[in-house]
Amino acid sequence: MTEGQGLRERKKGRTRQALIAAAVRLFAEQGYERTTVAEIAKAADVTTRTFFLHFPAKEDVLFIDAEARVELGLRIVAERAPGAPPTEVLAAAMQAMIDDVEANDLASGIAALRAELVLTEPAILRRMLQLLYDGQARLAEALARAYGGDLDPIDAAALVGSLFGAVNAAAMAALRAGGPPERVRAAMTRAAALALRR
Amino acid sequence: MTEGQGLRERKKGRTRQALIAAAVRLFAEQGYERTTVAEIAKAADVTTRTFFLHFPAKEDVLFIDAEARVELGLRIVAERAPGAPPTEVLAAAMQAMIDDVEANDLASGIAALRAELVLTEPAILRRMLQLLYDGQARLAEALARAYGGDLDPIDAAALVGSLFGAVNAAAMAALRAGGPPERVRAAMTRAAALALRR
DNA sequence: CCACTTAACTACACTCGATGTACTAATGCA
DNA sequence: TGCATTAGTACATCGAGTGTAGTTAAGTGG
Repeated sequence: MTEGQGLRERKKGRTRQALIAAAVRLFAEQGYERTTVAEIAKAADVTTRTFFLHFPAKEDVLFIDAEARVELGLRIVAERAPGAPPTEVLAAAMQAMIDDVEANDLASGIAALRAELVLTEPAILRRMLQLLYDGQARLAEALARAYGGDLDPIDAAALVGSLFGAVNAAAMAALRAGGPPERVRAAMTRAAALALRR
Repeated sequence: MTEGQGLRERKKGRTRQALIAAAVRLFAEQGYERTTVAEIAKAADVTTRTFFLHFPAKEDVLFIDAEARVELGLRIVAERAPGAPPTEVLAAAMQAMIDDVEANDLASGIAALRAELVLTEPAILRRMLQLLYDGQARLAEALARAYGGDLDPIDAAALVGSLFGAVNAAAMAALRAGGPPERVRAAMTRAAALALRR
């Protein structure tokens, strides 16, 4: 995780981790809205400006893994297509992304906090929805490109949108219902199967 | 549209319309980001504070019809369920909402502007995604309630999420492709059919 | 016609997220 | 050793959004 690289990189990484840790702690302690970026920066012993050199917005401290997860999905699409039908490729990509949540996210304390905040803080929900949309758009484009003329780009978008929409809605409903993480995960897998007809 | 009501109501409505007109004009003329709420208010001859008495946020001037469209969907669910299977009810609700865009939205100049800004302004996209999510969550809950024990709430969420996800993704892809409004509408209808298996 | 209430709007102050810019200092590199 | 690069700082500024108290006019009951 902490690759060597140069000293500069490592220092930057430490600052980043300090910001994340401070943000997570403060969000948990006093709530998201009641925590200012200035506070987070101060707790991490940097200036407010530095926070925004690391994260485009306040909410993004909680979504540090989003990009990697999208790339995981893209990789699977690139690997499998076009040997298998699009729905199967998508099913595999989605399952990998769902499993990735468990593998990486639960280790950090971020997942639980984010699960809570996504239900209570509109700003967090909005950012999640936007990241999901961006990710699904990229995935749809990759899929359409992989299948060339055999898959209309708009149909690809509809297919991926349907899958993401189902999985996200099921996850949110399960979260709202308050079950344990496995229950949420099960709901996501079930929703994926439902969206891709199984 | 302009019901009589009292004079007070009518005045309030006029202020609202003035704000919308000013906002649409300014967004079109100089872009969304480059237009401040203060400018909009000034053009409508009210104070900035008044703007926020009418709209919760800057983006919401462009989504004045969202609530009515959700209620249209809810009404159709309430009327049809549970005589027909959920997917049919949903198909009817979605088709009604799609048609409603054409009926109401295109008349005002807002639809075209919003279609443009949703592609170029992240803030507008975020708000649209949030409104879609809120709407679909309400629809899913209504559906689950309508079918009682015959439809698991999480499955209902997945079903509605799948439909909304497909239709939205297709609409966005069609918009990005740049076709005329009918093309976008056709893409939405096709995506709905695809998500609900036809 | 006259009190009394209600509510839209104003005036003003303020918080906070986010960005631009010029500068400092330390790291990387030849 | 000298130069380029870059993380971080200091400072200024903008704009969205909110709290609050006050003003004015519309609604209401006698």
